[in-house]
Amino acid sequence: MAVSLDTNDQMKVRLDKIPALREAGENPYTDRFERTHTPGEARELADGVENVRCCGRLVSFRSFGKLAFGHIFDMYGKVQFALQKDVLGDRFKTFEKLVDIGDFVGVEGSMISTKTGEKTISVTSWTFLSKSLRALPEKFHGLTDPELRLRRRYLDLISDSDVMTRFKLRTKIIKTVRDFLDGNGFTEVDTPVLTNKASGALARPFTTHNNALDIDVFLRIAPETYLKRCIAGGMDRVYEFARSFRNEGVDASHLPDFTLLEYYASYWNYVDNMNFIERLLKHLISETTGSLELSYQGQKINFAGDWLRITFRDLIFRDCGIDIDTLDTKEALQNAINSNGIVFDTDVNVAKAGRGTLIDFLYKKVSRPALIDPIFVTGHPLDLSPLARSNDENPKVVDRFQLVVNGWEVVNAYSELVDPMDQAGRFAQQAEARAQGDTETMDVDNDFLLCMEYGMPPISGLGLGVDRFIALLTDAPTLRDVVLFPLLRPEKE
RNA sequence: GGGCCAGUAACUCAAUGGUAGAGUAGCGCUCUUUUAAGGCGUUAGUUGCAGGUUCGAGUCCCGCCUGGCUCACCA
Repeated sequence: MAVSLDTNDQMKVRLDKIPALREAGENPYTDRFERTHTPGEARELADGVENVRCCGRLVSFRSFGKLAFGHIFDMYGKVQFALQKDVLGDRFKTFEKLVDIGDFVGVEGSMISTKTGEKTISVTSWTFLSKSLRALPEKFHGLTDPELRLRRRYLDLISDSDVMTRFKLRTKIIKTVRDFLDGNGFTEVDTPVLTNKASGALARPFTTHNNALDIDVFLRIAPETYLKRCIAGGMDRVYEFARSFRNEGVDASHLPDFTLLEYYASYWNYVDNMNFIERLLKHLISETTGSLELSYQGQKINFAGDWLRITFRDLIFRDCGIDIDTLDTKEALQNAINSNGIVFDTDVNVAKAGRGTLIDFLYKKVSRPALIDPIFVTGHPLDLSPLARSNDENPKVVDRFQLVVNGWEVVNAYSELVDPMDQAGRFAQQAEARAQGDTETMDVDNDFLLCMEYGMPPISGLGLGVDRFIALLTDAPTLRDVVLFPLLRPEKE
């Protein structure tokens, strides 16, 4: 591919400044700069502090002939500097002529406050650090084209401080969760991304090929079965921030690769788990937002108080009067749905769906959209949960909960199935459903079954859609706003 | 995949079918307290791509590309 630099006249002007910088004794691409303060730190200093050395990207510059002001920027903030011809002599003109907005510079000087009260580095000397060949986005509006903001996220980070703030908050959220888990006896592990079976969830995987072994492999859709292997191996409590991949729709709440936090704790059941995650998330929310009440896209969400817990059956019964416990077959359920005048938008998939999937459709239609404040939905139908432990009193449901916030399932958790005979039966059931055309099924995973045959302790595990939760906490309208570089079609050459 | 909308200078945006413009950025001059600095002057375009209608297309029609919103499927 040809490398081409001369696309517009503004670039030519900047390119021409490179030899001019060399002539003026500056290296257009300097190797280092000894910094005493970041811009954010510098503006906290008292007036009169000397020998402040600060560097960053030049983001604004205003010259008055013999006096000039500019700002240098990094992720921690901006600081103003002032250049004076009386102080710098010829070097004043050199800066004015050869430094462009977007270039990296280092300045040295003492702290002053200007007439308007802004902390400013009164520059005694400056060093050119690195040349920018392209003009940054317009200073007032920044980038508004949503496509360009994603493709050139680095520009978005520079020109929109909310974007930088959001990604810094993302890092803090993940760190806060990690610290909390570490402080509660959990061990962080890494499990494979390339796998032989796409198991642990119901989703279409990406497929690729390993040449050395000459086998097709799948990108993981969830780390679940590997984390359970860790538990079988004696690791008491484990977790992973697992980048996972699903070859499905891409939209505001779905990305092809996304971050799934999963953890598993030996000797817990799903109630222990519910209690724990409520503590963890309340800690996380107040730690990162300073409150337990937040506003998402204008919608108030209240995380304070004990979160409601309701069974799947009670919830659906409450919202449409259908009692799924009394309807054992797909046909009976379908009749009840029809006689209640409930219509799904696509009949194609309904035709192929088993009873479990049909219940899921019903729940998503009549109940889920109205669940705004955090609520634990428990006791899902067995046919929807091939990896969850069935309930001791009611074998038609499983010991499972989902945490729903703003209509989003942000958390999914079970008392895990550890009975290998039961698991073998569930796999068989899934295989049968698949044979009948239900695409929402799970692969039979005999290697995982083998592990279970060796024995597992009681376990409760949990999965949390990290990107979605971050979107909630940072009031981001889409998941793409909380992922630095979401997948896009390549730009045409 | 379906429906709706958008793509004009490096960036932000204009232009009843009739000479493609402005602001920012850039370049030149001016200016010692600005912070969207000011003043005077000035450069900058294959109007996403490719066809068609027309004396004439940024504008109308057809196809394609890219993106956004939305519906369906999915966390």
